[in-house]
Amino acid sequence: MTATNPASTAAPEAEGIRADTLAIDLRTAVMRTSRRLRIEATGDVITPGQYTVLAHLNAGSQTLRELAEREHVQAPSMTRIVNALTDQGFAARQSHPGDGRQVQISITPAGQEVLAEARSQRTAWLAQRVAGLSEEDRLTLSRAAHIMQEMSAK
Amino acid sequence: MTATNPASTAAPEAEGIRADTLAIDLRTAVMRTSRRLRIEATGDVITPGQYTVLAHLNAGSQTLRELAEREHVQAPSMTRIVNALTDQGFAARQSHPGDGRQVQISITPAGQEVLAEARSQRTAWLAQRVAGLSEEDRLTLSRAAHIMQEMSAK
DNA sequence: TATTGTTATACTCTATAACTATA
DNA sequence: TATAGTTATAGAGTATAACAATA
Repeated sequence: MTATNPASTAAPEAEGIRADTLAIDLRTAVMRTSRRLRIEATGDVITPGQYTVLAHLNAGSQTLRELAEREHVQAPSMTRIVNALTDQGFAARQSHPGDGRQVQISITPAGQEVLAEARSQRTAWLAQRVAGLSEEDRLTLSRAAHIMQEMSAK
Repeated sequence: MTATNPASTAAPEAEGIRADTLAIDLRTAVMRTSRRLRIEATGDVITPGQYTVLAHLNAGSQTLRELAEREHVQAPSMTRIVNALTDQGFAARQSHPGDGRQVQISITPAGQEVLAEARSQRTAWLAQRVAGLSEEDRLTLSRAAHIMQEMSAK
């Protein structure tokens, strides 16, 4: 094992695809692409953590604990992120009607705006790359995206 | 825009794939998958930063500056990472033969061992997911992996 | 007594600035 | 004078522990 690439370099399509070989290829490709996406997203108004929380809130208001569990962070960390969002006017706290302990967090119009901006900024680099591909490659990536979504959702 | 998913939910294969629509789908899928990969890799002996540096060193010894540039971090940060690796015996420093200022960093046998372990651990979760797919889906992912590699390399 | 959320504190990782040594 | 690398220090971001308010 001395090569740079951990696994195969050409797509082995003649025989069946072995699960562990594919896993190595896909893991490498996904990690490398996600790294580029993060790098190319510099200049965002909001941090990556704030971004994903805003994306969750865009689907509907949620309690602090729900957000913390979804993001796999502890409650104090989520308090910090939510504080940053409310300080900037991108999210708002409402007291829970039935349970006085809980707090409902919701996205504001300004938050929806900054979310849309951040999304297009983060997507710009990738869109440019994708535009240079053949229609066949785009179709492959589109199918792969949906397969990956299902795999990672479970 | 009120749905959880930022873009389409079913693969639109009938007509041509729009670059920006595909970019959103692919970005979401890649970021979500990479996040799961990181989460499922808990218990690693080495940190993510140490892991990628070891992977670079496995291709051959390099100077600290070369490593810093490849990883897109500053020199002091790379000093820290290399220190952690050498303290654990996973990498070693050698003085450059011609230039006394430079330092060559290389991977040790112990480093190669821990790298292989970390790789299989990080791959295990994904391999399990991939094993449950149809042969057609595996082929799609394999092709997509190679397309993404090329896109992110440039 | 259990749960939601906040505050206090410490740790990790990164960056910029200042420094040492070599060229 | 310029470059390679280290050390000093500060700024994000996260975690655990302790606390306040409510159920």
